[in-house]
Amino acid sequence: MSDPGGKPPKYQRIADELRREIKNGVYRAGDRLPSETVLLDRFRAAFPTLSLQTMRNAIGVLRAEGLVEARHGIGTFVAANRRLQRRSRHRYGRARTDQKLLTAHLRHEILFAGRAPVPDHVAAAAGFEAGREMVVRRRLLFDRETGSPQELGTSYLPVSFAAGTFLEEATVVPKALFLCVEDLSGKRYAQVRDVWRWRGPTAAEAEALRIAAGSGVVHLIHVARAADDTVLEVSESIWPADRIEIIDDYDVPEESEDADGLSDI
Amino acid sequence: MSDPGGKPPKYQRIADELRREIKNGVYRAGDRLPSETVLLDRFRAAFPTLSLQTMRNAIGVLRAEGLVEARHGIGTFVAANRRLQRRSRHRYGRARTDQKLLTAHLRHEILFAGRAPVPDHVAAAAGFEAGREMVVRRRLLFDRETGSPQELGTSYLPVSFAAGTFLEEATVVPKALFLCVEDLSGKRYAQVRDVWRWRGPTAAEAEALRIAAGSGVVHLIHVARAADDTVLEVSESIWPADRIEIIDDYDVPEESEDADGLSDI
DNA sequence: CAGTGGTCTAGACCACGCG
DNA sequence: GCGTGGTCTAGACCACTGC
Repeated sequence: MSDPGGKPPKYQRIADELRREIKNGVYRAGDRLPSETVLLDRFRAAFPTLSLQTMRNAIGVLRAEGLVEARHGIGTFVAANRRLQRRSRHRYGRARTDQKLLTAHLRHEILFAGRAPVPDHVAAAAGFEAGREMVVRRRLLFDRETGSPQELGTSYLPVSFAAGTFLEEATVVPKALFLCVEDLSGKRYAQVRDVWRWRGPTAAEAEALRIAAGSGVVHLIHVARAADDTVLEVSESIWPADRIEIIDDYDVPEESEDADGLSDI
Repeated sequence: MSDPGGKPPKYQRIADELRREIKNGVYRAGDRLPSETVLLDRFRAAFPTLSLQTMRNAIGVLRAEGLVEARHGIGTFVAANRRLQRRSRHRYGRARTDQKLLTAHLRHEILFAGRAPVPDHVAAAAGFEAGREMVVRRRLLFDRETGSPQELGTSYLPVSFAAGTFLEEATVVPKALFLCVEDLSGKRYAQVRDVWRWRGPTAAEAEALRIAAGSGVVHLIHVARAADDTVLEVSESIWPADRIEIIDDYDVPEESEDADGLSDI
């Protein structure tokens, strides 16, 4: 039962204790934890030589787990951990010709609209040469209820049909973006590739989405093509990884062709 | 242009410099970074009072970003960042009646097979009462090439048809699991719900998958039902978040019903 | 202003992997 | 044994927020 000798480090044991208390409801979602100095005093009962640095390391463990969030000058709070549910593939409802749903829960803020070269990873996803110039629209979406940023989205549109149009203006578009693109290009969306990745945030993303260093983001690159394979739109969306879940409902095909060589579950 | 006064903290500026060097190929994937003490000496040219702790904080930024990985007693290495590609929805190829593809790139290790109560989050996903007993199969999949663990998977099967069968034995099943389940239950897989989440690893997951603290895991809960809505299988898969990407190719429907109230891109 | 979390120093010793 | 990264102390001062 007892672990002879090899004890986990002090900061881990303190983190374990605090985690247990959070799970047990001693501190509930939204509650402020006692301040570092108060916690320091408290745990010095068990560890008389405990330093502030080590106490902070313990809290850092819980921050890395997304269990608590620190706000400079205010305190450290138990995270709400409400995840935004997002359905995969549910972008293209033809009936949705206006902005009703788009603006129901989220407030849009256009950060940039204009021409710019595409970043390398976007060019790679779409099969473009590096540095190609496109019409770029970047926006930040806020939860209307809480006011907190939820999503950082960037769309890249070919200059061929988007240049000189309202897509280059920093105003909210009159209907769903893909419908605008279909109107302007004269082509219809046919095939899509979504690539989902999870990674650490860049400094800019961390700032825009107000996420702690050490947590992650979900990164979607969405490449939409017409039936003739020309790219109509590439878009990129970033969510705080601990505030989102992706739901995918589908039917199992009766008989299907064999799959590729990728890993099974 | 210049930022008067408000400079970023020392550890950030050092991290920025090291990040730039990695991006520029000064250190390539797999390379060992100079040791902490060597880096300390080097950056003391710019910051004469630099402490080891601060130097470590700078490296910690890159570790949190998944850009480098530290190995105790060995060194700090630029991460390979090879992501395993996984297609969404590609589990059900009826033609794939044997283990060929399953064993081509991955080695299976059965960690557990037998009866156990389901964990709460699995019960919640499937709509079960908490603590329901099911047949549980847990396995760890290794990359045959590198020998590194890739995926931790657990399947939960109803006792009604799985109890007393080979599914309770710690041996590799003769064909794809879902085909075994269809044989034993007499029902066919019809509807599936996949829920993807990103979160910090538990201690057990971190150990099994050998991932660093501070990085995350991708968590998939897969609930498969027959046409009559009975649950045939719930499975849960965990991947190191920085070693996987999910690819979803699909066609845009010509005309479609309106979407739900969830967020758009 | 007081109280919070954030950064930093200059040391010390420990734990791990390798030769 | 030696060099690596990991943990830890006992201080110090800074930056942010709210009163």
